[in-house]
Amino acid sequence: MRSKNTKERILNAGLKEFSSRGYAGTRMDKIAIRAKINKAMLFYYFSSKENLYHEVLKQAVRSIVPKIRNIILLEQNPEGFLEKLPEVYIGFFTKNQDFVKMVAFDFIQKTDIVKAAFEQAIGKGFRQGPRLVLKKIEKWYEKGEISESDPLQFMINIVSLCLFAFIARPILEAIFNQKIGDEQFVQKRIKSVINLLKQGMLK
Amino acid sequence: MRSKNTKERILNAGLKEFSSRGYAGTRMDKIAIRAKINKAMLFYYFSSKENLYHEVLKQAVRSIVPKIRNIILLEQNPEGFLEKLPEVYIGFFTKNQDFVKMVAFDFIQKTDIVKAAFEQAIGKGFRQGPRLVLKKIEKWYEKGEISESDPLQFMINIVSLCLFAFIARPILEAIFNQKIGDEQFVQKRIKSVINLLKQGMLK
DNA sequence: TTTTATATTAACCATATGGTTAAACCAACC
DNA sequence: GGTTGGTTTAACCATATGGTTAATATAAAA
Repeated sequence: MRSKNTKERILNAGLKEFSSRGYAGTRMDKIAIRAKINKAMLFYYFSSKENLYHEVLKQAVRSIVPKIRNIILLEQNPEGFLEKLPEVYIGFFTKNQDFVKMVAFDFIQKTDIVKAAFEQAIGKGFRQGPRLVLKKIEKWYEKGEISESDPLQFMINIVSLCLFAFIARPILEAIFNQKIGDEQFVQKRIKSVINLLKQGMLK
Repeated sequence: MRSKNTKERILNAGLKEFSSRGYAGTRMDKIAIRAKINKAMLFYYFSSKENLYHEVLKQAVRSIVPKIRNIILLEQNPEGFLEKLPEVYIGFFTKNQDFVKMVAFDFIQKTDIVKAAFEQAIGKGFRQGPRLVLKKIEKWYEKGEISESDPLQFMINIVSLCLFAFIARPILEAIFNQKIGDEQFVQKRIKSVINLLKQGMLK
C-alpha cells in the first residue's frame, strides 16, 4: 500500500538501535524516529519490543548462517578450513558490525533469545552442525594433521581470533589509539589470523 | 557506625547486577534488595546510578591493572611474555567473571566510562603503557624473534584468545553443549592458548 | 462512486524507574 | 540525660517508557 517498506525500515532501524544500545538500553521511540514512522507502527507490525528484537535478530542470523555452514561442513582438510573460515568470518563481521554488536550483547547475558533465533535459522542442524564439526576436527587430530587435541579448544581459538577485535573495537581503539575496522586493518587481521592458526595448529 | 560495611555491600551488589544486566538493564531497586538496604542509601552514598556504576567499575579495574602491568612491562623476551600473559589473564578472568562481563558491556558500546575508569586506575601510564608494549614487540620482530610484523595484531591475538571464551561463555556453552569456566576447562584453555601463541608467533 | 481492508497517526494510559525528602534512629560525646 | 552528627527508612515525586485506542487516511476492489 502506501508504504510497502515500512516493515523493512523498522527492522533496519531496530538493528541500528539494538546493536548500539543493547536490548534494555533501546527505546521504542528512538526506533520509530529513526525509521521515520509513528511509534504505534512498531506495535502494529511487531506487537512488542521483545518480538521486534527477536525478528531483527532472526533476520540477521539468517544472513550469516548459510555462508558459514558451507565452509564448516564442506571443507574436508584442516588447511583449507583454517584458511577459509577466517576470511568468511571476518569478512562478514566487517560488513555486519551492527549484527555483531547486537549478538554480542546476548553473548554476555541472556542466551535464550539468540539461541532461539539461531535455532530457527539453522533448523534441525542446530545441534548436529557443531557436533559434526567437532568430530571432523577430532579425526584430523587422530590422523596427526593438527596439534590441538581438544576440538572445542580448536574451534574457540578460531572464533576468538576472528570475532574479538570487532566486539572489543571501541576499547581497543581507545587503548592502542589506532583505527580498527577499516579496509587496511581488516586485511591485516585476516592475514595475521590465518598465519597464526596455520603455523600454530597445523602439524 | 551502625553498619560500616554498607558501602561495600552496595559495591558488591552493584557489581553483580551491572555485570549480569548491563548498565541500562540494571535497576537501582534490585541493587538495594541484593545489598539488603533501603534504596535511598544508594543515593546517600553514591548520589546517582551513573556514579555508582563508575565507582563499581573503578574498584574492579584497580584490582587487575597492577598484575597485568607488571608482566606486560617487565617481561623482556617474547617467550616468557607469551607464557605468562595467558596465565595471568585467564586466571584473573576466571576469578572475576563478573568484572569481565561488566567491562564487556562497555567494550561493545560507550567506551567513555570504562576508558575513564581505566585512566583513573592506571594514571599517567594510560597512554604510555600500551605504547611501550607495542614498541617492545616491534623490537622483537626486528630482532627476528617473532613472526608477526604488526605489534597491534600481535597484542590483539593474545587478548582475543584469552578473553573471548569468557565473554562469549553463554553462547559457546549453548552451541557446543559443553561447560566452560570450570577448573578443567580453564587449565585446558591456558595450555591451548600458550601452545598456539608460541608455536604460531615465535620464530 | 462506494465500499472495504489495510496503513497511519495523535492522544492517551498504566506502570516502572531514578531520584528526593523529611522524619526517625542510634552511637558517641558533653 | 541531652545534644550532635552521621545513618537509615518509608513515603513521595516527576518523568520516561512500553503499550493502547479511536479516529483518519488511502489504495484497491465492487
